[in-house]
Amino acid sequence: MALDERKLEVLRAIVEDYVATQEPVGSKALVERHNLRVSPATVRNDMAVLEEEGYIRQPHTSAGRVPTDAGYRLFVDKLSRVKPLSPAERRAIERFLIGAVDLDDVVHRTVRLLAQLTRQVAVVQYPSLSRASVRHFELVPLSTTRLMVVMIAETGRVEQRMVDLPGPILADDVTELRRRINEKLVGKRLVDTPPLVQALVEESGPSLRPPMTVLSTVLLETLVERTEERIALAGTANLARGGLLDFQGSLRPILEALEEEVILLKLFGEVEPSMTRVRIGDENEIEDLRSASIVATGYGPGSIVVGGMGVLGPTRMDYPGNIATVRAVARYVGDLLGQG
Amino acid sequence: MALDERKLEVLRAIVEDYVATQEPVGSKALVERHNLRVSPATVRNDMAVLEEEGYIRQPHTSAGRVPTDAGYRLFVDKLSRVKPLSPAERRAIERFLIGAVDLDDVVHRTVRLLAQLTRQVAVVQYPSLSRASVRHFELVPLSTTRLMVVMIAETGRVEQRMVDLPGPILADDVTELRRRINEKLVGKRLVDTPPLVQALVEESGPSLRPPMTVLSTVLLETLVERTEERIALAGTANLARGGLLDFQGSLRPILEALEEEVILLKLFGEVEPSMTRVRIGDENEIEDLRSASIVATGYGPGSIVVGGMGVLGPTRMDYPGNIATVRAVARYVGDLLGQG
DNA sequence: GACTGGCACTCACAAAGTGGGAGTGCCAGT
DNA sequence: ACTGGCACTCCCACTTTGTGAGTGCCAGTC
Repeated sequence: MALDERKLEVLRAIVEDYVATQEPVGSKALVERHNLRVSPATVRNDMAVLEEEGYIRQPHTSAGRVPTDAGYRLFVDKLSRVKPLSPAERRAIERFLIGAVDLDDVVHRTVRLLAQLTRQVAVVQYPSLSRASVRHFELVPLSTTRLMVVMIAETGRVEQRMVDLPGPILADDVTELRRRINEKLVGKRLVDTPPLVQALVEESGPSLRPPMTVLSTVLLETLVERTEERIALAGTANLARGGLLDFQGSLRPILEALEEEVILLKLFGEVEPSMTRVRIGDENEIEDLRSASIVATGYGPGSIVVGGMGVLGPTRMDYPGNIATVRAVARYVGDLLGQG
Repeated sequence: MALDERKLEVLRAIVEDYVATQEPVGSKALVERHNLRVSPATVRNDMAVLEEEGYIRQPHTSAGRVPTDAGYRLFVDKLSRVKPLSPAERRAIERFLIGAVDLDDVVHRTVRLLAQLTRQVAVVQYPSLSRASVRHFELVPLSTTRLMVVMIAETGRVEQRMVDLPGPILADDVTELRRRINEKLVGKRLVDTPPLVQALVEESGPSLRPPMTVLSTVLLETLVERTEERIALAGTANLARGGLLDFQGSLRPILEALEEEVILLKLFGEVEPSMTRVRIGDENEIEDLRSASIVATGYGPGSIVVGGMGVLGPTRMDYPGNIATVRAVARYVGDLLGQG
């Protein structure tokens, strides 16, 4: 059964009204608020069809209709009109991010900004090392057998690790190691470095070999494989808005899920370049988040994606608005990283 | 009016029962569960006195009694018996913290551990730089006019900042700067360094003076004054336990307060050495936390305090248990930092 | 004087009953 | 294909009622 133009219009109206009022919407109210040019009775027939197709449902026999997850999905895919940000919002974004002093600060501000603008829970993944490129490596001798390795990424992120060497090392050798490593790795994306690191070991003369071997292990293990992914979170208080109607009464499972970084990384970290992904209710693999929806997108300088960000809220959320906001913020932060 | 021995005993019983059951406790149930050797009627008289004194109250006429904030306070100060940790708990602490690989990891694990053991919201302040001492300073030349300053604290925390120099600098001069800074500052507590930094500038010869001046500004501003304090949080889901009875229905204000790092720092950062501080309900200065209690303590290697940690929960919480747990964990983490 | 048993009283809470109203489905008419 | 009308459903808010836990007080006992 093909849904004709007007039925889709009805669905859109239902979603919009329900999102706004949080109450089941009936045929009469619908024709009043939107100027569908038909009578309530006609709308009722349309609703019956929409219900049959699974896009809306009645909470109980004699109540208005509420969108199902499938209904929201159709709405998001086909029906929602883009909601451009208000100038005030644009200004808010600029003002909020412009004073950031370092990477931590950028992420922090971003996540708070998102939470504030969307009135949902916001999540921002720290720029992932593995997809960023290397600006500089530094070796700091702490003692004759101990080095600190510091890596500065293009995004401004800094990582450091201690390394215990197999034997004492001369200052000149440290200098040489530093030179070689930088020569080989600077400018490369971290994810591309493993073969290069391997090569570094092979190209080393006998005197540098042992320390370089140890170093390579550390580089591979801690900087590439154990790409420690961090996440920033804000706006959890927004979950408690809207009474307890959303999330069927208990915030517990949601809060629990939000504490699992692994889960968040899965949700917000798996983003394709420049795609905004919307997961609605049931579509979520995580059991605890079946009553929530997620809007996520990637961000990074230019077309490179170095991390994900997005918001999480009740399935009954303002999808067009949130999508627009998340995109705009992501884009702005991406540009910021490009300059930094 | 002095409260005699038995009245205090009654108060203790009320607190313990109420914490356990979350229901107003009546005179009859009280004599049954605790072996007070008197009749319900007597207990009722005692209760009347306790109520007059403001230690307990009735939610409504003809209900049992519930402790007031003042009641909890008296209980904590005078009546609670220390609850030693179970061997299982001790083992849990060790097992949980023993695998930590770096400082971030320690803090992370600690906060989760606390949340798990107490079933409350846990907060851990990252070891504060200002109270920790310096292990090493490193200057990394990024270009002829740009340095990266890296500071490694005794606690393992690492901080870095970029510095733009007034003019080009020679490699040898960088080495000399590094030597001087380390000579002067290593081993000192960061909070004690400002005069030393000042001295460094004054002792510099003409060639080193300009870069040293810039460096000193950065050291003072970013490493000492702007002691960026960080906080880790876990267990927010525990707020949603216990229905909505705690926190008078709305988690919103609590969640909001928990997002304000400034507030958390105030609550958990202001700790006197080796004192465990308990704030109960009303005693809280923060309006939004009037329905919550906080158990906080300082931690650090030996008798030095480098940060605070603790838990936050409903006023109706297991004070003796939480106090014991927080203390034990703080102590364990302190020892860990001492070795690190 | 301290404690106890007894008794009348209070009042939240749960269960059951009631009416109103929003909303529906369907059908006959245009 | 759409509309007006009508009977029907059933949630929800409201009131009523009964029950029981808990209290305060008082007179009596050790």
